[in-house]
Amino acid sequence: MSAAEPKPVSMFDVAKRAGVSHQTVSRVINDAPMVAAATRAKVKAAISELGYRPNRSARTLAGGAVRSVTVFTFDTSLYGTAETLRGIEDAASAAGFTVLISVLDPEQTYTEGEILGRLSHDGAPAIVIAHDETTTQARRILRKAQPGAVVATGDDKLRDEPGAADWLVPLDDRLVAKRATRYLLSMGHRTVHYLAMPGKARRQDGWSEALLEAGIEPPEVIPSGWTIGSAATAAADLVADPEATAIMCGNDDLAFGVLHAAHHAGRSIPGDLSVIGFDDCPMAAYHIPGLTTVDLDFRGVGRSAFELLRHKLEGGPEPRTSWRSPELIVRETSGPARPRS
Amino acid sequence: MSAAEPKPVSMFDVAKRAGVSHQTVSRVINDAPMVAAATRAKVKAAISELGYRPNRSARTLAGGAVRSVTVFTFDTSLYGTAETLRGIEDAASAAGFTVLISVLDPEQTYTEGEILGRLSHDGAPAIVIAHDETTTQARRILRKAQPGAVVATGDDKLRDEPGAADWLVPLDDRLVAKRATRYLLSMGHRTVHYLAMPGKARRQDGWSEALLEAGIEPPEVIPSGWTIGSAATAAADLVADPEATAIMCGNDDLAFGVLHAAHHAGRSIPGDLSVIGFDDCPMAAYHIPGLTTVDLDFRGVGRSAFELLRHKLEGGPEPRTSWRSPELIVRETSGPARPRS
DNA sequence: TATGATCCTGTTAGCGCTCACAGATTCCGG
DNA sequence: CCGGAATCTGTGAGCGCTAACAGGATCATA
Repeated sequence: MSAAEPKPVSMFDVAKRAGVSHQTVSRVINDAPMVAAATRAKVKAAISELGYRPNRSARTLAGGAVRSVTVFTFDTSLYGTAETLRGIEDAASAAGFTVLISVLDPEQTYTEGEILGRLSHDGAPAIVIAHDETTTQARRILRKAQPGAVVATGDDKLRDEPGAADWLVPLDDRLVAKRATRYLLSMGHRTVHYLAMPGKARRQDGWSEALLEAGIEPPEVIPSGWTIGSAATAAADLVADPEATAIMCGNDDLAFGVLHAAHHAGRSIPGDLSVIGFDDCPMAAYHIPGLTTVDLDFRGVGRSAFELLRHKLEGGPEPRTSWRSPELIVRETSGPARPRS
Repeated sequence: MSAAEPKPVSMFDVAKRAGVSHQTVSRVINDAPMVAAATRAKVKAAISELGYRPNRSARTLAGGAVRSVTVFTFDTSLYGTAETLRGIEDAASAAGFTVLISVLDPEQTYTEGEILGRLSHDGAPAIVIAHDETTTQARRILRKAQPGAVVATGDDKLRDEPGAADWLVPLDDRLVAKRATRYLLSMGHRTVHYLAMPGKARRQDGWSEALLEAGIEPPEVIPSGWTIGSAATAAADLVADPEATAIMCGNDDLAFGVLHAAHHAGRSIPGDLSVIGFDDCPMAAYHIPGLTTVDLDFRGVGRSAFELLRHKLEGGPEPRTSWRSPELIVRETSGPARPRS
């Protein structure tokens, strides 16, 4: 049915065609100096005539500069991780890097061998998007095994580890969580509840700090899963309680779940209840009512993570951090507390 | 500052330790037959004592069975593509495959070399998630270059190409689009408008067929971008028109945009206007009002695409298609047309 | 013209693995 | 007790590339 696959053209084919040695071809495709302009042109011509494309496996095997990153994450379809991945991909492909992805199951515990075995080879560069236990652990394993080739992003508490600045691109949302909580307090709410995603996020710290500073004992955190549905379930009791007038949620999806639950409990937004999310996903602005939330530049963080990794790999000037800092965006799900009767 | 990187352990180290030849080690890690049980045990012990992990680059270079897939897509953060990618990843990592991803910019046109150059090597297996022009073209290039190692998924019209069954995992939504349109018609709507994503989707065919069969000339399609915002803008005029009572949207995000626009135009849902989406993303059920939409099993399609690819690569029994067929889920954004005054 | 420095190019080895094959050992029926 | 299969194991070559070095030109300087 199908013709025999034609043997792919190698560096030697190009070399023969251009009348040079294979090493010269190598120099040309790696933009090495010490090649005469005329030779370079000849080789380039041969390359395009033959449609030659270098073999990445051979390149890595031969120990050339590494041109791939493995991204570890626990879910590619959540807004935050998807955007971060996107940012990494943007920066990586612009730099000619290949992106591999490795999804870790949050339900599972991985051994060191299982994590390292997911790399294309020992010492291969990696970026960990760490938002939960499993990915955080993966980060620990990877950093221990090959500190020079791993960076991480995310919102786990372990950023307090010594030297974290060397390898962490943090989404500094603690401060803005604090600001958001203060904002709610300033609207007359007597306290602010927090609906948390699995894992410990710094934003939770910001929330409790703000309350404490206002002399308020933080109420018990409401634990939720990652899905809208789990948030709706988790918040069911809370939204039914007329005493609760302000809820901050770990991310926008959870906020949507809470809003849904509140709607079914017959509470009006923001009259009876103020709700705040995190992420500013595209839906937030188009939800009715518009969701008050925190703009988080995941894509920028992803890009920066890649730049930092590249810096560790290739040296060069320290890349400057370049993502928007988190900011509270007030829309229509938050407002003044109803005066107490 | 850092100690010298220890040289990674190779197959030869394991061989020496186990007192066998490197080839025997190779047999063990590849689960080849013709190895005595005792030898196998000895080698396995050596492997775990030394923490040996095979080098993927070396394996592919040496021409062993391929253990990686490159996924081409145009956006990793859209619900449909993210879920498909997730499905591919699930199946791939279960089968011990590495997933590489390559994001194509929809604004850009790629040459054959640019597409093929993104593969790890000539002939490397690939899956294309083709929902737009750019990815569809990438699919054409890849299929031409290496028909034995490329499958595609998605909703482009080119599924009508001869022999498509061999390499396409289709999301058969034409029929359900037709059913959805008929459903709206049966609710008394005089016609149904269609808000389209970029690229030509089969669901649009289903829509026009249903109208034609009912003796209705399909109204002009409203073109939209991929974002919620673009849909809101695109639909602004339409929702303001009291004659328009039913709109079908290319996906849920677009539907949310339309709903937002309708809200601002002061039209009540579903009293004045019925809106239907596609995808049944998690938000659809929690939107207020609940979005009538079509359940599309992207994850299942992704899994199947991988299985089909693997079948092409390794032979074996034809994998059976195993994803939920699309189904209309009626929620609260659709209902009977208001009786004409 | 000798003498080095500077530029360019080729040769060789080897990355870690799999393939194809060749040898060694065991087991069986005749 | 032998021939031949069946089972196991080792040897050699080579995948396509890069690193390290060894040359051969060419040029300015003495």
